[in-house]
Amino acid sequence: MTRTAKTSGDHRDWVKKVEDICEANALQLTPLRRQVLELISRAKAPLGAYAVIDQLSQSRAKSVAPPTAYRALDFLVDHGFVVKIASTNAYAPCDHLGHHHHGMLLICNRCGRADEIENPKLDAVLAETAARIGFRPQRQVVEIEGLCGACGEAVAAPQALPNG
Amino acid sequence: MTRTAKTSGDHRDWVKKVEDICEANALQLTPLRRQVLELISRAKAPLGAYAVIDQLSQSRAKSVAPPTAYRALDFLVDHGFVVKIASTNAYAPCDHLGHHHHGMLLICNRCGRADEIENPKLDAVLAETAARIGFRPQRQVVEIEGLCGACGEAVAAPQALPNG
DNA sequence: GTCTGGTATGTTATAACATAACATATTGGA
DNA sequence: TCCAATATGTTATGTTATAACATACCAGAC
Ligand SMILES: [Zn+2]
Ligand SMILES: [Zn+2]
Ligand SMILES: [Zn+2]
Ligand SMILES: [Zn+2]
Repeated sequence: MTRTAKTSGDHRDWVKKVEDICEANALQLTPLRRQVLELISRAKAPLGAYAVIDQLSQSRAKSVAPPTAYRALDFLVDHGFVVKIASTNAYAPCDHLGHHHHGMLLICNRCGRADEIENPKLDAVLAETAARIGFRPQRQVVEIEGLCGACGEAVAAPQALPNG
Repeated sequence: MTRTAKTSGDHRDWVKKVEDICEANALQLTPLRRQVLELISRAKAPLGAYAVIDQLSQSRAKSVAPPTAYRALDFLVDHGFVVKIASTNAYAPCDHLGHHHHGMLLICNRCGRADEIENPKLDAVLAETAARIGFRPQRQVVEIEGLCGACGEAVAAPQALPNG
């Protein structure tokens, strides 16, 4: 299991790994792209594009236009460092760098966190189903919305909330 | 296998089935909702909300505001007659009326058609994976983009296109 | 050195998708 | 008839994303 929200150490490791992959493949991880990467990595939950824009604007004390953020996000998504969640139009760090595909996303409706899990069986079932009707898959989106473990317990045991 | 674009006969059968379900469950399939249902059913490919709005506006010779269409779409989606495709923000008829869930969607990037296929194995794999980390699923989105059979062949055999 | 072509970013404007809030109409039962 | 619920109309705005063009930057050719 992997988490979208990383500890400080995980965060640094993850960014470092992206840097290494970029270096190895001659990809330009520019300051802007790196800053967006960091924002997404540090966030507790997937970030919307306009949250990224707001944070960039704050950090520059000057408003940044949408294309600036979208282009950086596109770069990160195109190279598999970040995954765009179609259900929520938000961006999360990919927890399986270098695999050149994405696993299934489990998205909590209560706290917003997203976990990415790989499951070879899932890929096999999808491939088999597509093959059945002669369909050639290019990109897959598998997203499950629901309650994460912690939120599931919290909802089942509401007495845990303070009275006042 | 089922198709999003239906023949005239399929189309009528499908609308009739929705009517029957509404009658059996005391759901109000009003003229507006029925019109939107028909638009989606007749379309060759999933329709965006604004395509629906445009067609409603044309048919009334008067511009229809977004909430009118969105409310009808919400009704149809809430009751499982229509599925909203998260990847493309488009609406397609559900090919498995009455099942109270949706199967996986195979969306062609070339011609736009979408096929919905049910696969119990897929549901089992998703449930198992979620259970592994204590996640409680509420809604699932499984969408595969790629090339449908016909488009796959067309791309592989471009000489089929006329010369001039 | 400077020219040039490619890549990245900045800037302006607008397109595309979706909902909040409130008004009106319709319907079916008390 | 009156009421309450449901559905639709209307106005305004919020949210997400891209088109089109200008500028900056950098590496290699000449
Ligand atoms: Zn991933
Ligand atoms: Zn949660
Ligand atoms: Zn369905
Ligand atoms: Zn096709």
